[in-house]
Amino acid sequence: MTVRTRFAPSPTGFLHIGGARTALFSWAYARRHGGKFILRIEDTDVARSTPQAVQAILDGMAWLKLQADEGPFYQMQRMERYRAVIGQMLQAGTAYYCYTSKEALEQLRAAQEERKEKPRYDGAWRPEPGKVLPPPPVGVEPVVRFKNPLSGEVAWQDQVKGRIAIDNSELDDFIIARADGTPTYNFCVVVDDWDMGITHVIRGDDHVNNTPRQINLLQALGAPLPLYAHLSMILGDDGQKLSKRHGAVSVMQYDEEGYLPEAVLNYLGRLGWSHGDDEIFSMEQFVAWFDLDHITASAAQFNTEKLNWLNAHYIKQADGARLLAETVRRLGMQGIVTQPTAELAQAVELYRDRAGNLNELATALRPFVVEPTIADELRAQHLTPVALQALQALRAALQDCAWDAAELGQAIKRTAAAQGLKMPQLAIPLRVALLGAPQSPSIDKLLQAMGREQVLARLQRLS
RNA sequence: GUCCCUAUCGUCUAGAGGCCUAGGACAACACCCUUUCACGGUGUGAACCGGGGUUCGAAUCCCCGUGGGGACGCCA
Repeated sequence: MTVRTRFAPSPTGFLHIGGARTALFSWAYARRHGGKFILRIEDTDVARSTPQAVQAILDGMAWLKLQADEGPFYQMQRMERYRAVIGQMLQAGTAYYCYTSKEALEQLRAAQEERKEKPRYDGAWRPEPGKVLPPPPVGVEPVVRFKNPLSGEVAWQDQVKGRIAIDNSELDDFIIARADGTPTYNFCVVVDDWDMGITHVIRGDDHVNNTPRQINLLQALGAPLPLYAHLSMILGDDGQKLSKRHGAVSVMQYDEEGYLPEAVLNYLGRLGWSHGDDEIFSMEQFVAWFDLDHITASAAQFNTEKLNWLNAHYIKQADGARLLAETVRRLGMQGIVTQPTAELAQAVELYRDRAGNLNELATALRPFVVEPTIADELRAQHLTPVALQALQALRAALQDCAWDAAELGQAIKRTAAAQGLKMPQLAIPLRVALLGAPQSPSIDKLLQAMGREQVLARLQRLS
């Protein structure tokens, strides 16, 4: 049996971190078993679905390089198929028309809640042998309800949570088609998973409660049952539930914030899944190791600090040309138009080990591209008359110094000694003069990367 | 309210009855490296939710509490 998994987001917003992890796990499982990963857009909620959201999801998947083998399929394009199946069910008696109005339903629910009961449909229009149904009211378009079994239990072996069983008495006859004829979520999922031959349903555990309904439907249809794996949710950094107005952000925002996709992927792969003590792994390794047995059953709190650590790691590892391109692009976003020069490439190498993210890297590299402004405070503190005099002496010494880190280091040392200064007394003002900041990588390498022309010009401008 | 899921350091987790004096990682702290700041290295502190069972033996199995989460839509 070929493994077939799917990711089935509804396009009502961006692809957020929880969705991304679900997609990653589904993708990896299919890859691991030489199967197929299918992307399906669940857009039957016409009022809330937007083409922008579809695009946002596609963009997020592309950024993470989670390639679908089939799809994207759109449920709105499968209406005919859904209608046909509903027709069959009506015919077979596994579904029926219900004329209870929305308003009546709301009253029913309110009354049940009043009595501290579980709100559910009362089965008024459910046909039973010997039962006399009321005459259909005129002018009311009926909904179609699934005739759920009344007794017994529906159970499955969840691949992450173990056996889960729910009594059919807890379930009611849910609506599979609205009054306007459009099918609803639980029904579409079932038909799609069946038609698309899905073998493993890997999804968020907010769907655990839908599973028994879907299994009953599948059985009514005579369809094979897939295996289910329900992933627990991801909580925000503060332990609170992620929601649109609290902490939930698009995966694309991680790009904007300077994260490398491989860092996000590695972080997500390790969040709620483990492979012994392994923390850092490539997608190749992840695919080779990934299994359902080591998925955590409980909710996991997102930890930005750890993501940052991974991001820093991947920045250290990244290809230099790629980092240079990212730096240029991000400087552009900061309003600084520049080119990927050899000097900038050198500077990238000098700074990559100290950057937590790509935006920090770009920001640190700004002084290599545009003249920094030196804050008055720093100027007063570091560019004292003594320091300025030493810097001019250094400028003279640098005039015809070979432009190489070792030589430059010697020149700085000699100048400091000649001026009766300790190294930091010259090096710190020099940093301030060149970068507008008192900290930097080693000063000799800094000079080398910045280039003779720029260094001398900046020193000259001080006087 | 009813049903379902869940519970190991602050956080992510290892742990499938003896290998656990509970391991790793992030974060924290200390020290080392260093002309600064980082990086890096070394080290320290830090956890089995509570109560009952089962067993020679329980972080691991069972039950009951408690905490956390989810569901109960003509949303997905």
